Amino acid sequence: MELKKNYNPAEVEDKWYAYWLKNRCFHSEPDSREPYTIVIPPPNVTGILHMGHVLNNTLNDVLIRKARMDGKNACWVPGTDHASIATENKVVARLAERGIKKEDLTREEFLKYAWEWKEEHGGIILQQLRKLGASCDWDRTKFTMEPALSDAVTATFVYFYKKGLIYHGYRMVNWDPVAHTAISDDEVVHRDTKSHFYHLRYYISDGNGNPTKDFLVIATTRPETIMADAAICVNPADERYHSLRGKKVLIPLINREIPVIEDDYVEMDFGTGCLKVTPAHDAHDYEIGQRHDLPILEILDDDGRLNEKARILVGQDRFEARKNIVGMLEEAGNLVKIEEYISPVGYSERTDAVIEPKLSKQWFLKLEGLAKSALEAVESGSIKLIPDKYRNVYRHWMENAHDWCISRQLWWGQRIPAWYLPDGSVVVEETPEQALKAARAINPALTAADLRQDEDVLDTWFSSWLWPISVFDAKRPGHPEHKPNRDLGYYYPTSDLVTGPDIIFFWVARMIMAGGEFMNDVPFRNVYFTGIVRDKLGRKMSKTLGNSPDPLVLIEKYGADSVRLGMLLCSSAGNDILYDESQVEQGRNFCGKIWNSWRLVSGWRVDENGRQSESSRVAVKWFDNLLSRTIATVEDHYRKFRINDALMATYKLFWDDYCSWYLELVKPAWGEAIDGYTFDATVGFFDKLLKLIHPVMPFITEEIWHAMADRRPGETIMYERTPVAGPCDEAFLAGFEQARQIITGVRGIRAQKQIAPKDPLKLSIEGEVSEELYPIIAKAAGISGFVGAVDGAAVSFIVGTVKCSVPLEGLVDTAQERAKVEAELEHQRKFLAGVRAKLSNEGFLARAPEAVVAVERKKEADALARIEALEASLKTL
RNA sequence: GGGAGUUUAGCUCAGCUGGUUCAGAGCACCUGCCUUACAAGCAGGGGGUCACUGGUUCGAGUCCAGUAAUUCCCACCA
Repeated sequence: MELKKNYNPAEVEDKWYAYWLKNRCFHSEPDSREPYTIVIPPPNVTGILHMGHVLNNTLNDVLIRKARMDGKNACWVPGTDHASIATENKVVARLAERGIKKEDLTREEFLKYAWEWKEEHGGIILQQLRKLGASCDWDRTKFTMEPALSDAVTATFVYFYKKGLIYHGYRMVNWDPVAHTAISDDEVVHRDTKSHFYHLRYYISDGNGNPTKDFLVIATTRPETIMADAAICVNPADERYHSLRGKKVLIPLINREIPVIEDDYVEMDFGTGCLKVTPAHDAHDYEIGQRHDLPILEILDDDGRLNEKARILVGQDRFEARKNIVGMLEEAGNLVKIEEYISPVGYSERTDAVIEPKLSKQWFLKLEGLAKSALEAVESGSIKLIPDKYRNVYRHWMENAHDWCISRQLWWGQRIPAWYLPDGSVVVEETPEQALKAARAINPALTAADLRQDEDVLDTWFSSWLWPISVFDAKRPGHPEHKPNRDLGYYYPTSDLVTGPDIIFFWVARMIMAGGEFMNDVPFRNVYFTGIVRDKLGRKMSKTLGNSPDPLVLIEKYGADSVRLGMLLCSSAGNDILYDESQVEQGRNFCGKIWNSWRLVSGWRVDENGRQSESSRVAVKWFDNLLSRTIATVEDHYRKFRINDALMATYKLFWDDYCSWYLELVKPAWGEAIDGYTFDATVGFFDKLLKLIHPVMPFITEEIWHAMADRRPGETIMYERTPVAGPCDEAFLAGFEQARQIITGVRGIRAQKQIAPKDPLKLSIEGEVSEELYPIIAKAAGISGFVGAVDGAAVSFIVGTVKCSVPLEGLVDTAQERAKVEAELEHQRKFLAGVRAKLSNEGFLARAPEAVVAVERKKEADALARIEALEASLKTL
């Protein structure tokens, strides 16, 4: 089949994706083959494709396609995450557009809207992945909130509760006043924020609630919380304040009496050395309060507004109140001064609201034991992290894992399976029926109406940590007695996980914990951490900066293959990748190169009985060897997850070696035919090259592969086998490199026209060239005929009509040459001495592995040979 | 404040156990070519004191220490 003049990805890509789907090429069932399994890092169900997804899923797809071509049973499970906070925010925002407030809806009504939204948008990102060429087994698509997976989450909660690892307790949590929920520490981002440091005067009380003339000064950034103060705290070693021991002071404006206490926490030289203690609204203050048994007074409500307990400024937002109270304090004479101050402030990762420390009752999961075994899985090497540097990060976190706050004050998510009895006690069961049964065991008179289920839902990660298990068998988590089904038994543990390092704790670590707990095995063997996609200037891709290109627009413009290649070109594991559109252009150019090279080859007239020229014979021999060597190299790169190196090796093999050298060498002269033997070899090489490239560029390779021959219906390059490296004659390849150098040299000189037609051509080359390669040199360098062989000093040949001579060692000046050789000889002798010293070191011999010693011996032998050669050449000079 | 990483050509990065194909790749750049597959191309070319200082060694991008710059993670002093 003949190809059109230009490659048009738009025409090709949809066609082949539909073809693959139709022929169920992505589908996988357990069978006798070795499985290769990947579960997708589930994107947010309402999300849209961004460059991070492109990077991640391209890598996943390359790995899965490679495994498939290696003959493994490749299974890539796709799916989406319900992403409770993010999705709920979007739903709330969308309702707001329609003038509907979440507060005005019942839980059921809200969830109905949310599910509608999910149905409407939930499939978008998965559709977009198809555009990218992702070869997921779509029949297995899962959603973290579908009934079976939600049941798994519920069962898990019950399991850990009954095991005593989940508890309900008061804690200072990070409250997001916009999303109206507690969030975990990990979801808080701290940013240095400009604020003010207010120095306030608290008068000492006379004991009856009246101010004396004496006062102390505290420094605070949050004057609006003074009404919730429970004490003033100083360092016990601070002599300045010893006189205040046992005294009480009055809170400005409201004149409430609070004690002066002492605690080591206070630093004497920070601020004024006096700290106002506000247990309800600051995590540290809470701890001090616990130590000193201070009362807790909450003056902020869930919106971040002041409530009645504040007594003043009631109903005002915390920031508004802050502004207002300053004036009031000044008027009352309590304000000493205001300093500019930059302090780190916590913001919600999702809503960007300033986090309010808030005391509330939440559910927690104890992580200590889980973390210990999960750490062991990585330390022991059962799971490999790539790159290795993340082991340190991982260890550090695991050793300091604190309890995981798993409840969220949201509606979108798995509702916590805890039911409260009228007497305040709680039962935790998987279903309302079981809960009622359990409740009746406590009080037989209870009915279903007496039970009140906890209003909160579980953290999203509490469902995604089960993902590698629940996508195969959702009955297993929380039910150790349940025998894994066929899928779980076959596909678990999965092979590789590709994800960003930003969710190493949120997700990766917790999957390892869940795997250990429920499967007694790791969830995956290797974790490949990608970098974060940044723009050319190193900035994070973000909507506000507008520096994030829409991948679909790029695919439209350049084709998915080009986008994939462009993404991979600059992505080594763990390094941030600086994306630039020129890389995608490079991908497009490569597509063009592949396309045109097949147009060339397929256009040749073949003479089956033609005699193979000597240059063609050698060219075929050369490329065959080179192909073998490169295949081995590529395999090695894949094994080490060096995807971009594998790609680059293939890219160069195709472009530089196959197109620029091989095809030029075997290309028949104008009007002539190519001999059948060379043609078959050329097509065979092309076929192997396509297969090597297919994991990275699935569409164009499929298109050309089909153009190469009549394929059976349903046949696909996807299921062809990865080319296997044959034997490789390194010496021959090295010789060919020499020939290439000569050719390049000749071309360079001809191009630059630095030689007068009759002058001998001079250039420096090294080593000898075997006679076999003369025809290659003759053809590629445009030499009409060889005159002489290598005569020890020079290669002679004719360029056009000019006789040329190429000296083998430098040019001119034997004295200079002599000095060079002598210096080299000196160096070699030193080197030899060094190697011999090592070889005579008994400690080295005892400790070093056999292979290392062998390398040293080889070095010794090589050095000896070199010395000999140098001495010989010294004599001839 | 604690920890981890990075620093090699204009840009992005390889460089695995120290050695002689170790100073590399891709892109960009310069020169010449519309040569009958491809100008999104072909051919040729220039370019780096391997951050700095010291140490170990016969020998150091490579190992060690210090300095500087920079990135990320953890913590968060009110």
